[in-house]
Amino acid sequence: MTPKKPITILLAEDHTFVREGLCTLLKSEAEFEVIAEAANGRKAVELAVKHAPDVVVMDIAMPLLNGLEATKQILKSHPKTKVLILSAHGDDAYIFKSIAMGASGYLLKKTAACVLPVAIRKVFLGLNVFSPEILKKLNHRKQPGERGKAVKPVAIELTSRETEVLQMVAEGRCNKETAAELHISIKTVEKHRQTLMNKLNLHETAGLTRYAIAAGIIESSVQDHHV
Amino acid sequence: MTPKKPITILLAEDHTFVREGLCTLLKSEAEFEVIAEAANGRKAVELAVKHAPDVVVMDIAMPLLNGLEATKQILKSHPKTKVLILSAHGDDAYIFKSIAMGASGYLLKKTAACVLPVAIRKVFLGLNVFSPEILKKLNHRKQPGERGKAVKPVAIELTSRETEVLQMVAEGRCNKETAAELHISIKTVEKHRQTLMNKLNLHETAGLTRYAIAAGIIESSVQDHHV
DNA sequence: TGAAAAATGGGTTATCTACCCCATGGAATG
DNA sequence: CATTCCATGGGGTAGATAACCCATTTTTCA
Repeated sequence: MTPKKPITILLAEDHTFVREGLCTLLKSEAEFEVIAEAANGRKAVELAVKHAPDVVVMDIAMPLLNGLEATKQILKSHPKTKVLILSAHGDDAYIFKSIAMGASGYLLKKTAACVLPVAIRKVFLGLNVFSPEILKKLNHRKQPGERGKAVKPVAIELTSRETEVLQMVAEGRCNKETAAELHISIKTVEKHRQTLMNKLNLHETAGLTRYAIAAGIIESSVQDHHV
Repeated sequence: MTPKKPITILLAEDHTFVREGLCTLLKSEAEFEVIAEAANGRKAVELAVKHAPDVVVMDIAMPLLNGLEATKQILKSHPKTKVLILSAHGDDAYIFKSIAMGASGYLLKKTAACVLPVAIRKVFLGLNVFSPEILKKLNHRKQPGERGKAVKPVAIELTSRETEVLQMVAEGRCNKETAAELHISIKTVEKHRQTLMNKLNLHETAGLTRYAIAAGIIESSVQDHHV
């Protein structure tokens, strides 16, 4: 059908179910050729170096070596390879790290699969692609003064005071308690809380608590201080 | 091709990518008919009740209502429906809860996709299916001397409704939202929230969120619904 | 069948949260 | 030495929460 040389693809995704689903999807289009599959990050690097695919479709959460680190290593030896991140999570930290590592795109798994072929073609041509939800976040960040230079790849850095307050929030302390504990005004605690929410793009206590647990700042099994 | 009536299937999986991959996979076999798809647990219950599929392929980690609770509710109104759990995690708690809820099988996402059609046929015929890793765990448990009585795990028993409300709280939804979602009054949501706090000896949202994560009702990495 | 548990929902109140506004001083960094 | 970032804190408001009170209906189960 297509006389053109196909776009060669490496699929890196640890869930076999998902990987095979994607493979089936891609095989239905003649212009794609899945030349290798990897179930962990280390294998992904090895196969990418060996086969030099045009595009790597990469999951982030993988055993042995995560997708971000794998991306970095692949691009180091094959800068022309395009990496398209495919992640279940839209955490800002992941997104910015992916961009910092040199990924050409970031799709959420909840995005419709039909965009994948289009996305692969785009990154192959040197364009960047992002899920609508991600684009919204990125634009949200593009404050005036940040010109063309693309998105600032800031990993979300919390200041030490912010981290302290975050921990207190996640431990269930109200602002008054936290203020007393840190010997500062409630207003300052509120301010830190707001800054945290802005930085993390969250809007309620539950989100902060989940983030604190995911970031390892507290464990989900901490005792309720009130008990 | 096949003159037999096809096995009707409901796919419940929040990651569109994965869901569509599974759908493609199943559609390639004529004896299956995917009659509905759900991107969250509540929708899964609604569609299962409406269409009465032969088999529900159910992810556990889903927004609004997790797959375990959804399984319970579906089997309550349609006991003849078979539920096949498809989960990324092989935690004991998930597996045992799935069995307790009446699921007919439990496959890990890292298991090869080719077993899915076979598994669906089996559960449709009334057999149970489990990934090899799971079977190993189940056999491992069968200790001598553990007769009927077993060790009561002192688990605090939450009712079905309480679990639902807990999930919504931990996902960061306010009472008004939860009330709208469950079609009940805010007062009832508050009541469940109070009961939860009393049962769990907690006194704030953060505590409920931590508990929900520790109990595996949600994951710490869930998306903020507000984004 | 009859008691217990679950689910429903109305009222009230003090407190807390999320979101804005504003400002100041000090440390850091170019 | 100017700018930026951090930490500090004050005012205000709409809305949400935690805590009690009370009740009815349905479901479950012994």
